[in-house]
Formats: sequence, C-alpha cells, structure tokens
Amino acid sequence: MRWTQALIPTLKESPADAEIVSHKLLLRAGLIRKLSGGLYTFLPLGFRALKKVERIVREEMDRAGALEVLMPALQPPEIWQQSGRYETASDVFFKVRDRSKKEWILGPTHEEVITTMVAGELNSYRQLPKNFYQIQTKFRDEIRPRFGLMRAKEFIMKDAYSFDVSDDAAQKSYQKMYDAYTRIFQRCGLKAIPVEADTGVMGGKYSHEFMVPADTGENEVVYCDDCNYAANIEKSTSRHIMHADLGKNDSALEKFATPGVVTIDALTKAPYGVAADRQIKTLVYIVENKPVLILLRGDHQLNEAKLVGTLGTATYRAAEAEEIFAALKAHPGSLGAIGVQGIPVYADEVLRHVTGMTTGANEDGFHVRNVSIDRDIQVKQWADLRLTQAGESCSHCGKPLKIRRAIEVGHVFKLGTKYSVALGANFSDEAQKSQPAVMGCYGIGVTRTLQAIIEQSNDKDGIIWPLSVAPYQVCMTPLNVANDGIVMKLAEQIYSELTVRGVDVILDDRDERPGVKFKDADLIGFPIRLAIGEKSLAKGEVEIKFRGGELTFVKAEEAVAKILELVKK
RNA sequence: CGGAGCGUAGCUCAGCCUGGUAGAGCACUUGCUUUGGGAGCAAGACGUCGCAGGUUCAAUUCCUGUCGCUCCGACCA
Repeated sequence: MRWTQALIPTLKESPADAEIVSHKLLLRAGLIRKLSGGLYTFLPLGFRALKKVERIVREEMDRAGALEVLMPALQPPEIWQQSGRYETASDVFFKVRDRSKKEWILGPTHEEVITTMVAGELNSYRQLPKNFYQIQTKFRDEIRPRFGLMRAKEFIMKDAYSFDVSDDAAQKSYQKMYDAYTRIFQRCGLKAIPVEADTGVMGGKYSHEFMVPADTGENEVVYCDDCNYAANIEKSTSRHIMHADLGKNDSALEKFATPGVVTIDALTKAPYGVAADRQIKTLVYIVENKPVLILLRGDHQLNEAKLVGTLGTATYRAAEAEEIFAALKAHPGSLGAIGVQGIPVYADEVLRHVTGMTTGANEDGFHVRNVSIDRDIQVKQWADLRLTQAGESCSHCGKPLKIRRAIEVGHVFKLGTKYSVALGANFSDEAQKSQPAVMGCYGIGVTRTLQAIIEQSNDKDGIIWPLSVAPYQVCMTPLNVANDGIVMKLAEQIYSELTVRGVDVILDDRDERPGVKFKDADLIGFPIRLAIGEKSLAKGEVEIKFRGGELTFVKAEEAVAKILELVKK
C-alpha cells in the first residue's frame, strides 16, 4: 500500500472525548472514528488490525476442532422466552419491530439460536461432541458504553458453543477451548491470564475469564504470587479465621448510648473506641419483595455477586430508608440482628462463632456490646459474602493476596444442560435413552482484544504493535520522494520486491518532512521501519528499526532479505 | 437511572461572568523558502456558536426546556 492512496488520518492532539491511552491512540493513529456513543467505524488501518486478530482467532478455533457457522443477528423473542432469559436479559436487548409490529431482538449472544439449531440437527451420541463458533457483531444496550471499543453498544465477538454427551466429555471440550484461548492471546502478543470467574446471568457452574492486567481495566482480579491462585474479585475467597484469633468473651449483652453515631468509622473513635473488625455491620436488602438482613464484619464490604449466588436469585436491591425503618424500627447506623423475628439473616463466614462484638441495637442512638453471635443472633444461613481485600490470606496457601485491575478479553463457561433442556437439544445415547446435551460456551471480545493490545503495548510516541496484528508489518520511509531521485528509485524497487514476496508493507510516499513521517510511523506503531535517506545511502546503506528498538544499518542490496528474515520471526 | 462536567471552524480550545463586530493554534488551499524527528513567511478558504423557546432595541453571552457527548456507580466480551 502506498500511503498517499490510503486514508490514514492521524491526529496530533487527542480528541477530547477519549480518556484512556488505548482509546486516544485508536483515534490519533487513525484506526477508528466515532459515529455516536459506543458506535465506531473502523478505518482502513484499524480494520486491517482487526482482521488479523480475527484470523488468529479463526485459525486457533479451527485447530481446536470447532466448526465455523454464521447465525442471524436478528432473533425471535420466542426462543428467549423458552430459555427463560427473556426477562432476566431484557435490559441488554436492542429490540426492533417489523412492519407488522412484531418484536425482534438484535442478538446480544447466541446460546438460544445455536441450541435451537442443534436441537434440530443433532440426534445421536455418535454425532457428539460438536463445537460451533462464529465471529459476528453483537448488540448490547449497555448501561454505559465507554472507553471506545472497550464497552460498546455494538461489538465483534467470537462466540463458540460446545455440545457433549456427558459432564466428563464437556470438561474435555472446555479444556480445549481454554487451551485455544491461551494460544490466541499469546499469538496476539497479549499477556492474558486465566482467572476463576463468576457465572453471572449466563447461568452455568464453572468458568474462567482471560484477563489482561491494566490499570484502566473494569475488573478486579485477586491473585496470589505464591500458589498462582487467581480469581475475579466477584468470585474470589480468602481464609476466614476470625474467631480463633480473638479469644472468647462470655460477658452479658450491654446496651449503650451512641448519640449521633451512624457509621462504623464513628464508632471506632473516642469515647467508644470499637475497632471496625469488632463490629457487626447489618445491611437490609429487599429480596423478591421481602426484607433480608445481611451481616458482615464492620471493615468488610458486601460482594453482590456472592449474594446472588447465596440467595439463588438476582431479584434484589438495597432497602430504602422507610423499608428499613418498617422492618427494624430504627434507621441505618443503629441496625442490628439481635432478637429479630421473621426476617431471614444471612451472615458472612468470618463471623462464625465470634464473641465480644458490637452491633446496632435497633434503636436510634444505641448500640449493643458483648455480642456472641451463636448465643445472640439467629442466623438462617452462613455464606461467603464479603468482598476480598488485598492482604487477606490466600485460601489455598495462606500467603497475602494481591488485587489488581484487568480487562476481560475472553470468558469460558461450563453451562451444563440449562439451555439444552429448555430448548430441546437432546440426543439418543447408546441405550436409546434421550439425554440433554451438556453445553459449554466460550466468548472472545475481538474488538476489545484489539484495544487491549494497544492498552498493553504503547509508549509516549504511540502504539507498539506486535508483528502478528500490526496493520502493516513494515513501514518504508523514503526521506525524499522526488521521482527521479536515487532514494525513491531504491524505495520503489525494495517496495515492489517485498510486495511480490507477500510482505505486509506500506510505503510512505508522502511529500512530507522526515519528522512528520517518523512521528506518524511511531504513532501508528508499525513494528519494522525501513528508512531510506541520502545520508546512509551515501554509504550504500539503509536503516532498519524496530518500533522502540535500536537503529541498525543494512547494505541496500541486503535489505529485502533482512526484512524477510525479520518478518518470519 | 443517580451524581459531576462539557457542547463555539475538520481537531484542541479561548470568548460568555459584565449582552452589541465570531477568535487563536493545528489541519486545509496557493505561492516562495526549507528538508534526518510534527518547518518558516505571505495570502486564502472554512461557523445554522448543539437544538427549541423566553427575556431584550439587540443573545454565542442571561433564563427555561431539550438533545448529544464524557467521567463516577449498577451491566458485561
């Protein structure tokens, strides 16, 4: 490609609506342009990089034995009603109506479609296992699209769905995808780490997310350097050894006045001096229209993902002030679970057997000390409910846990039979018995992966593309483009030789000053730059430079061979 | 949806408080000079000041509404 024939609108300044470095660079390097919030056009250079990521994904999926298909983006709502997700997933739907006012859904994901297809086409255990995938645009009415391609209303996803005869077989399919994902991200030049994950609205029981560490990521990953434990904070656990540390306190309950004290923090101060980890925090939630109490240690936070798992429903919300008063006859800040009747109490594991705690008295302006939870509070269910905090002990090896932010680029799930049962994806086993297929589903955010690569690989001058996904691998920079000049003659000759040999090369034939060309090449981040200028050419040499690396000089006649060698690596 | 901020030239922004002539830099066009890390000079072109209503002799500026965008929270590849 000749630069003058391409469209590469680089920007010197960052557009005002880009916040994070990868978004700024996508715009500045002329890879994408915004149409509207969460909707982007891929310009020629951005589209080339995207296609390269897609190609890697496709090659690895094929290699793992998955079969590529293409499903409709437009879906009938009936299959969502059948799977039971029409209500639970409706917040993310973009809905459209046809001329007869019938409603359709722009697909946010395709479990329902693929399972419907499989229900019709796969009948025997002899046909399993099967894994189908597609690379396609998904539509999600995100609450808040942001950071360019990171969270968009419309994005390209690779989604795959496996069908197996048994849990054991499904586990093998899962492992294949897990391994394929590891290779995909490696080939994209990404450091992506698999972490244990919550299954969320997708349903299912077992899952890993592939996370790219980045301060701008929207997820938090809890990890242990010593034993390699890593999990999404929503899923993560830590050791809970509270009661053993504290000794026993059998003293009788004692109510005391705490006028104006409505926060954990205020109670830690004089004259009360109750450490946060000796307080019991009482939260009131409305779960399926009924109040529920949740008890946590004072210095802990509720992990709502775990709450959903414990309650077995996602229909919950924090209670309003009036609802709290109606239930407990006190306001937030003075709440407690002692003697509470008729309201189920869920308590965090950390509080098991604790004594000598302080909690609200359900009377504004009063707290109660010497609380022994086993003696004084009727707990309906103990569960791991708290958000893991950095420094807590790893539940596997006991070493301190760390937390860091990350971008989720892939997610693999074991789904079980939820969808196959609901949508009739059954097969006959050897005994001619009808069985639901055991499913797995596997997603990669292709457009997000592209941006994650940039987020992870850049410097002050711009993007640093890995060779595998760069829009062009080689950028030729002749410093004088006069047609009859020695520089351009050589450039044309090398360019045509490289092109003939299939090298992915762009020739910067613009009549610009060298500084402009170098700045643009660095900004876009072509991995290899071949500069041809009179200075070096006087010594019969051209210049090869890796993005971010050292300048090296090569004899002009060896340039093609050298580039071919570098590109092959 | 709750909270915060911003809409003026293709881009980055000033002007608005204190109403009266639409501005800078970059980009663009032409010419000359320059030519190894975002050149200089000169000339030029480019605006429904987001939209609607109100106040006023007069609104980019004040008021109301509305739409859009960005950030923080819930959602997720």
